[in-house]
Formats: sequence, structure tokens, C-alpha cells
Amino acid sequence: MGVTDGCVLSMPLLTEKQVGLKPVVVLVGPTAVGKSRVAVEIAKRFDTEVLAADSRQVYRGMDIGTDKPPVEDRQGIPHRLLDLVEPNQPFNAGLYCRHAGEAIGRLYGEHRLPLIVGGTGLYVRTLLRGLCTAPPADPNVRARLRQEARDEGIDRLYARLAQADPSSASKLHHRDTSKVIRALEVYELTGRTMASFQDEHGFGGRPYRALLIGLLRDRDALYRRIEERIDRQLASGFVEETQRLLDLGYERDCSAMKGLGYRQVAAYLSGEYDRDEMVRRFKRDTRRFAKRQLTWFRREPDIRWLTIDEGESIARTAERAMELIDRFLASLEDGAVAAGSPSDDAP
RNA sequence: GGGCAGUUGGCGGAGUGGUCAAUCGCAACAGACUGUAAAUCUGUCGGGCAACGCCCUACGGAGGUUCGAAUCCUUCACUGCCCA
Repeated sequence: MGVTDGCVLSMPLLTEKQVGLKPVVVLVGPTAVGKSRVAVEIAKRFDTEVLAADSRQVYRGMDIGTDKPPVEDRQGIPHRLLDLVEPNQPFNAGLYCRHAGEAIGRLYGEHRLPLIVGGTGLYVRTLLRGLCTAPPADPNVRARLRQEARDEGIDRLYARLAQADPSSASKLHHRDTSKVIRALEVYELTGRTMASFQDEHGFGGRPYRALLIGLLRDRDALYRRIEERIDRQLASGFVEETQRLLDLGYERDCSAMKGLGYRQVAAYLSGEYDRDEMVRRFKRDTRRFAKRQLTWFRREPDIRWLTIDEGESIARTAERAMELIDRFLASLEDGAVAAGSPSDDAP
């Protein structure tokens, strides 16, 4: 029969009515928590694709270091929003949004449920709630501001921001170079303050009806997985991958090469420190990154958290996630408002 | 068996009578985030609290000197190096 444990399997494809409500399922969580494997299981069930929300996996040729799911792990499920640009090409949240929007639109045309999976909090937020209309980075303005920061010190730039855009200045720390520069850049480009763009936007957009599922693990277990994964990456040629990218001319200071791992390996290859130190920093910085992701997602509203126990199978976690998805889709079909019910676990 | 050096908060390591809950480094924890976000930045870090101040326990154990000790003395334990 089509019934398993009293739980009716929903149709893999979306109904016309459901498509109209623009549903998306978003699987988030810290790095190495196990999102990708679970995502493939879910995608199989719903006969859909995996749309990555990952600011590093968009770079071509950066595979081992970004832990891009290898083809054999994808099990025939198409993975999108990977390998979008070369490592020296600009990429950002706005571009991500556009690409993701297209992919999602295409899936709706096929009555498929978009499944977004990733750990880049800003990309997820941008996709789900939009981005203010401030213009994207301008390479010339930015380069000039950077130079000024180097020459005169960031304090001078901050003072200028305090003059031009006191509201943004008050929200930023004077040493937060990248954000101070961004705010000044917007002001120079438009004559309007960054704060005014942000106030008018306020992350108010709601283009989709989203179910957010957060994957969690015990902190020690997560850290252990991070270290194991890094050992695996190094064993499967990560140093060589980095060397290849450097040989292709991707400088250490280009944004893509500042990603975790690449940064440490490049420093190691240039003789800044030995291999042990490289591994130590790679692991440490990745642990810290996972913590930052947790901080970000904890603050994100309406995430349904699933804590994965040690020894829990991928299938089991996927099953738990799919129960949430089934309920979510049913609520759309009923026309019920998917109220944010309390999380299964607190982060 | 003898001599010398050492034992400090999660780790390393300063401090040698009061201004020390103890410089600093590491690790950790917490937070911020609107087109670089795996980036960038901030805070905390013995414990407790009605918390910009108060209380408690603390610098190997015990005892002592002193108004007052992580700092001086005695002793015990342990560690390292050297001589047997």
C-alpha cells in the first residue's frame, strides 16, 4: 500500500495551488553538520533538485576545499548554483539572488519543490527577504576607498562616514573596515545614505513561502566532524588543488582565495608556516566559522531545528525533515497560514 | 642517596610582601552583520550576584612569620636536570 507507518507520502510534485503560493524549503546549519547528504535524500523523495546557498561553492575549480558534493554523492540529483563563476570573478549576494530566483522559477514551471541547501546565512536571508536597493559594489570606488584606508587609516574614513551618514556610522564599529567602506561607497555612488536604503527595505520582502529547517549537532560532535572532514580534504588533494589555483594565477588576495582552507594552505605553500600549523589554523578557523554560522542562524526567525544524534542515520534525519515538509505542504494545500510553530529543538 | 631548579587560572607562561582574581599568548564562549559574508568586526574569559559594583574560593598540600603573602620561613608531595 502507499502508506508507511500511518504517514501518507505526499505527492512529489506540487499542485497548481501550491505553486501559486511559491513554497521553498531551506535546509540550513553550520558547516560539516551533514546538510548535503540529507538534502539529496529529500530531493530524491520530492523528485527535485538541490539548490546550493553557498558563497564558496559558486567558484569553479574550488571543489575539495569548499566540500562540494562529489558526483557520486549526488546520486543523480542535479545540483544547481554551483560553479557559477571563475575564482577571480566578482560574486555577491545580489548575483546569488538572481541565479537562485531563476532556478526556483524554472522548478515551479515543472511543479517541483525548490530545495535550498546551504550555510551562507546572508544568501539565504537575501533570497527569502530581499536586498535593499543600494547599488552593488563599484570596483573603482571601492579600490580608491581601500587605498585611502591604507594611506590615512580607517579612522579617517570612519570620521567621514560619521559626517555623511551618522546613522550607519553609529551602527558600525569604527574598525570594521569592510562595512565602513561599503557604507561610504553607497553614499558616494548615490548621494544617499546606506542607512536610508536599509530603513526603506528592512528585509521586508517576502517573495516565497518558506519552510526553514536547521540542522544541529552537539558542539563537540560538530567540531569532531569538522576536523575529520579537513583531514579527509587534505588526504584527497586539497593542497594540490590550491597549488593548481595559484598556478592559474588566482592571487592569494582575491576574494575566492580568502576562503577557509585556501587561505591557510596558500600561506603554508608560501612558507609562512609549516604544515602542522596550517592544519591547526585551518581547523581552528573552521570551528570558529561554524560558531559564527550558529550565531547567525540562531537569530534568524522561524527555523525548525533538528538536532542530529550521534549515530543517527542520514535516512533518519531526512525522514524527520520530510515530516516537517509534508506538514508544510499540507498546510499550503489547506490554505492554512503556516504559522511558525515552536522549534523541535532550541539551537 | 646528595645537589640544584621548579610546581600559578582550560593550556602555555609572567608576576617575587600590599595598587593581584593575577600582564600576555593560545584555546574557548558570546555577539554584530542588507552585493567581499568560509568575509569583516566586537565583547567575555575563577565562581556567584539584585552585576559599570559587591561577595566567595583561589597561585601544589599543611603549618608559620606579618597589619597584610602567589610573593618570606618550615615541612610534605610531585616534576625536571646534575652528581653518585
